[in-house]
Amino acid sequence: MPDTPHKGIQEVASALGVTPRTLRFYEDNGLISPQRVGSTRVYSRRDVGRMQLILRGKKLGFTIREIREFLDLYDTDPGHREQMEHLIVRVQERLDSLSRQKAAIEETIEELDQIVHEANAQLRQLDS
Amino acid sequence: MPDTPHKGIQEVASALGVTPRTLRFYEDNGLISPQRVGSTRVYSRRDVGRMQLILRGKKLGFTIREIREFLDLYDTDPGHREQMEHLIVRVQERLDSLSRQKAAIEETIEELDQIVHEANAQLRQLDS
DNA sequence: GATCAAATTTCCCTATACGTCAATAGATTT
DNA sequence: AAATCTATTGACGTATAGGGAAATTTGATC
Repeated sequence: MPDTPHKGIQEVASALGVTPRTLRFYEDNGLISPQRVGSTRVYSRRDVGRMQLILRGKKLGFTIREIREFLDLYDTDPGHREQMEHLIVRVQERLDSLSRQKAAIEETIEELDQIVHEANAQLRQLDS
Repeated sequence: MPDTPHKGIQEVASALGVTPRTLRFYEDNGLISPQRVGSTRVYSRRDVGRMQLILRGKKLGFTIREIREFLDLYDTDPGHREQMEHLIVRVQERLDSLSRQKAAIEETIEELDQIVHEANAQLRQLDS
């Protein structure tokens, strides 16, 4: 009858490449809520899937707070219309932010290149 | 005789666009050391110039610790040969780090674009 | 000498995503 | 039963660059 293979915190953690501490941390922050057997956490397949979504969001640079917003909407929004709209807004914001970051990095790279050239010129002058 | 116009902390701060708090903070961290008249800080032209270097370093993304390294070498290295070599190394490191960041951002942007498209597709499907 | 404004010092606070103990409880092994 | 292993909870620590506020001292002015 145990159709869905429930797992312990260690298994889930190493399967996802995180530490148990991280799973507890996300639970404290309301991102997941595995069952308990006594006080021990037991994770279902859905819990693991949810964690994968969370980790994807993290990789894309969303904060835990933002990820929780997505998940909350996902849970309370049948059809997921509102969720999708919210998602699009947030993703656009993030895209804008990243574009600005990228531009700033490009500027900085140019300046640093300049500095390297100047410093090398200095050195050659000391050599002569 | 007061050829170099010494300035108070307020003047220097607003001239540089920082707060007095920041100047005291940098002093606590050994980046500058203005004279004192009694207990009051008095900044020379050299102090202000040093601050401008510091702010440039910050703008280029160096940490306060790194900036202090540069300045320490600058102060103890007549001819500035060693300083230049150290500078080049650090600047190269920073350039590498920024290149990696840029690549990561570009990847992330692509993924997010994907997500926007998919989410929009979802919405159109809900409309039909 | 009293007062007022400016400056200094000292200490705690902020955000973020966990890491690192320490104490405790339950379950298992010897 | 004692020892060992795993898990939980709670509290505190980490890095970064200052912000904010309180208490005290100083300097200048009247």
